[in-house]
Amino acid sequence: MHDRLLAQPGYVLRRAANAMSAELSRRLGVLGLRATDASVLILLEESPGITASAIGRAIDIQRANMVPLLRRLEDAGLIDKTPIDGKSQGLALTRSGRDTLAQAWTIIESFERELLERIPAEHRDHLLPALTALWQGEDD
Amino acid sequence: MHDRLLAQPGYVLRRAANAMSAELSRRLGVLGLRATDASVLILLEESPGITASAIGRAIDIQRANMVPLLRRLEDAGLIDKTPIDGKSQGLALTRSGRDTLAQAWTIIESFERELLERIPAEHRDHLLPALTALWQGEDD
DNA sequence: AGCGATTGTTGTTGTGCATAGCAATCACGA
DNA sequence: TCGTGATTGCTATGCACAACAACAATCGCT
Repeated sequence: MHDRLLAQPGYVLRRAANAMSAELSRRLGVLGLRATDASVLILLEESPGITASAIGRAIDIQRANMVPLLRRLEDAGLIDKTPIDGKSQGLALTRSGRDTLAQAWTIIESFERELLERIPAEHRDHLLPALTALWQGEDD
Repeated sequence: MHDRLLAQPGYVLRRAANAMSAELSRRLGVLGLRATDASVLILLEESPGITASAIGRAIDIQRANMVPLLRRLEDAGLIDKTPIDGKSQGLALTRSGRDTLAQAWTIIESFERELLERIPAEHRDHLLPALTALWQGEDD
């Protein structure tokens, strides 16, 4: 019906990413998490005590946009802030945050597994390297 | 730094798609077009006289969201509407619309070419089939 | 001590997409 | 022929995500 579009990797990339994001959001929704929330929690697990700005730098979220995100996580009792000095504050998972993240990991892992299973075996292992090259190869 | 995230195809898919979308939008911006506009114009070239609802159905844009999109295209003189019956209207490219689309194609094709060039040769041909399987294999 | 950079924050804007509701119209079976 | 259900175009509204500008407080370095 719209063959020209379906032949464009860029178009299909956008569509696939939208579909996957929507599905992941739906699944994480049962934990009260958004996809971005989960990314932040994951980062926080890897680097406890990291600062808000540093998280933003790591996963390319503007400093300003971290504020409402972190406030939600803090209000939900998943993270807490500890002053490092007069202006920086270290972030870390609370116990409840660790529990929620563990549940999130279960969801994410089965999601990723199903995602890969949908891809024919001969293409499967090429997806991650191809996408990584695409994204990281950005020249701006 | 955040290895867990970078190892998730779903995460990298989202990031790659965002980066690509931003770049394409930037390039199409010089024509005053958004990425979605271009998709609609392409569809309109393939199926002149198609109706707004049918376009929405073809590329999964809600009927409601077609309205401002089409109004912009019409205000820009790229498309025109012809009543089919009392409630439906056929859409078609104007001459100016065809010209703009031709320019858009030039941009899109070089964009897609550069996109593929960024991917190592051994992975390149697997991207489109993998993404298509991912997206079309949706079970909801 | 002073100055540039950094941090957290507020506020605003734009884009993409979803949903609900509505009036007009169409299509098809009774 | 009628009328009921589906379709069409449209308004309005909301949510998620992200960009930008501006700001006060603080830090780090010379």
